[in-house]
Amino acid sequence: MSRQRTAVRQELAKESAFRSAQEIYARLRSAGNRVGLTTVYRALQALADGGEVDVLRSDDGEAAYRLCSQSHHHHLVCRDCGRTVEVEGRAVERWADQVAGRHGFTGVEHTVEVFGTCADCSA
Amino acid sequence: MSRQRTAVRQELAKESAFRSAQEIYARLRSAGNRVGLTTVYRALQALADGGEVDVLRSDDGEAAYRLCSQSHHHHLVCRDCGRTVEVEGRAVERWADQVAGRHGFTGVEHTVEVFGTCADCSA
DNA sequence: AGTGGAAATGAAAACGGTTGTCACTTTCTC
DNA sequence: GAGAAAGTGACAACCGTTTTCATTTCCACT
Repeated sequence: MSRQRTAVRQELAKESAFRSAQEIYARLRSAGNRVGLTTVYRALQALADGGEVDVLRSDDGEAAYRLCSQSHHHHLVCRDCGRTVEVEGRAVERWADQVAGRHGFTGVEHTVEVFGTCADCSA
Repeated sequence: MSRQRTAVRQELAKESAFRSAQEIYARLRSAGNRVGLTTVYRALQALADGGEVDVLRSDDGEAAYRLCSQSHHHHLVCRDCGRTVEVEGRAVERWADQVAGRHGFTGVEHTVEVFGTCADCSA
């Protein structure tokens, strides 16, 4: 684990919202951390491949990254402020398995994202 | 409503899956329809603004468009051959609303995609 | 410490989907 | 029909992301 990747991971750990690669790059730079944009992308990719971060696409096409815990879960994302809540969904897991099985599918995976406006933002 | 926009809408109506702007453009062109890529984008934008089509972002950053379907459903996608089955999920709808409500979120939407290997491909 | 090979880095260029520009054409409205 | 408003499309610009490739760092083994 190189200095740069450690820095990226630490930056992600500072806040639990989804953040863009560009934003993380800017923060690291303005904090005096010498790191290249390419490296930030690669670090995020590596972390995502290793299952340490979740990735999702915002409406404008930017990718957003967020450290996540090991256990399987889904996200409830505020569409205004980006705040996210990790939620479990045994009901969804069961439903996905059933539906897939009924159609003869095996090796089932699924992605579920729930969007809404959080209490603070709707106030 | 111009000839081009009508063509875009008709093309969307041919299939109920999410399709990219580029793909729709290619189909229209290869069908002999003289239309510009810019116009396809604008037509899709206009349809989306008018609430006639749904937009979502795929993992690679492309935007995907689909005529607003009469009935809300999700997709079961084979990861080998790409075959998709449209499935309903009342259980998921209920779960999403519950989870969001429990955390004070309003205006709830959600995306659910299930991936697996279909019977043909696993044989 | 020294060495060699694998992995990581980063500046710059390439890439690709999308959007802006602007001169031109089509379509409404009276 | 005439004038206004909206739409069109070739092309260039935009911007987030990925690739390239020469250089640097890390690490295992002597």
